[in-house]
Amino acid sequence: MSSVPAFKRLPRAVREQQMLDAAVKVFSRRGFHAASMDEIAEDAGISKPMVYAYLGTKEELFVACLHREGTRMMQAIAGAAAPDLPADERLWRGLRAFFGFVGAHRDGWAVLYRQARGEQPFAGELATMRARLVEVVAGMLDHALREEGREIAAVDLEVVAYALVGATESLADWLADHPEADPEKTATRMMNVAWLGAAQLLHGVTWRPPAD
Amino acid sequence: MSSVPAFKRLPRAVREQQMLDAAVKVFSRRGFHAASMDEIAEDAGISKPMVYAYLGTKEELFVACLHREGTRMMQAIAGAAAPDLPADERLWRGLRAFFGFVGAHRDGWAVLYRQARGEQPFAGELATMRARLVEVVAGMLDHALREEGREIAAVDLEVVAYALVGATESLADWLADHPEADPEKTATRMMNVAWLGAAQLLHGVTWRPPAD
DNA sequence: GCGTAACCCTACGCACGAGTAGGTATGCTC
DNA sequence: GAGCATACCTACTCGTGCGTAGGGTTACGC
Repeated sequence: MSSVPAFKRLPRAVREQQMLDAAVKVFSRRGFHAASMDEIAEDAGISKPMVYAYLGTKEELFVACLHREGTRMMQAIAGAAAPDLPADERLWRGLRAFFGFVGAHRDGWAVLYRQARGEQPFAGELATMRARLVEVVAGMLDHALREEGREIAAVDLEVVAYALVGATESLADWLADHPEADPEKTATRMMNVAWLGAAQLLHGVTWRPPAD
Repeated sequence: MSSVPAFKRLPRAVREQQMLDAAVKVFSRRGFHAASMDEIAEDAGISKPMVYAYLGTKEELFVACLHREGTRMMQAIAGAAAPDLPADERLWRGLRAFFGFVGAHRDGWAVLYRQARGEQPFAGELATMRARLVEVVAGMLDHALREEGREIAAVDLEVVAYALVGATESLADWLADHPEADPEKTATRMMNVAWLGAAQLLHGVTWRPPAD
């Protein structure tokens, strides 16, 4: 048979990306367990053994997705928030980059934050990345505080950073479910909540529980 | 055989609660798919067919867990945050009740917010509950705003409420992973971030993106 | 004391999906 | 154009775990 082959032969690097694209898409919709390797292979336009040959087992494939989307996201943020800018400017650019990423890679983000969170083998991986983010935010706050000549306990700093990251993720979720929403505008809204709250803390204003 | 029966016979209502306890525990550790009905049955000290007889299929069992933990949580919050209190007091009491619940029912909360989030059939159920919470918070903010004689767009209100809820959930996660941490103290920290930021908004202070 | 309903079990059928065996075609090098 | 590596396939095996068939035992009403 010298007729036209039904499917083109493509170099490994290209196929791997197609497979990862398909995997991210399917994992994001179905979750790790409910996703089937057959569906991923079909979506990638390839047969199942190729997936195993290139990316390994289902677990390894999921980790590969996590890594690709994770580093993409971190790079987008790191590239935008240069360390020599003032704190509010850094925060703003970081947020804008983050929401831009989520808007453009909705399923990538869904895999990271909706699927990997609960499934035991991957939760750790994700937690590490999250911890890096929290650390960065905490560092920014700390830096800003020192410039004001103030200081707060490391635990408090970490917790505030956690809250900020959580709020941001939550808005990202909102963004993912509202396709018509504008990432830029969402970033501005987040900045309002975060920076105004943080600015108060920076100036030493605190809230205290009532005596009752 | 009239010897002592190996296992006691118990009324249905009791066994159902034991099963739900076991199910919540196992689902929270393993996730929906990785959890097996055999393990749940064993953990409940009963055989598998009983689980099917009382609570139905695996999916129905999970929904039952979701409902029980969800209503428990909502009741805890609603019971604490009486609607006739001033806004900051309501927020404070609501937060305290919430973190108290999470501290006392760590795996219940894990099932709700870590497991149900990604899995397709349940995400909707969870989203509804979350939306109710967001609505309550948004209502509180709106009420406080009107008392100041101000008003902001409904979308902005919803988004701010989303961010607050997200930040709170994130701290709850932190609490769940730090067993030595004090729920009350965590609530205070959250209140600091939330209320200070919100107070700024209430007084009409906003942050605007730089021109660049 | 005897039926009947509620409680509880052991032991299976069966489908679904991860991972593989074994083979074919195409292009590249020398 | 022979040799070899790479890209690719169809068609299986086999474990795991959901859900059930079929039957036993204790309490409770009458």
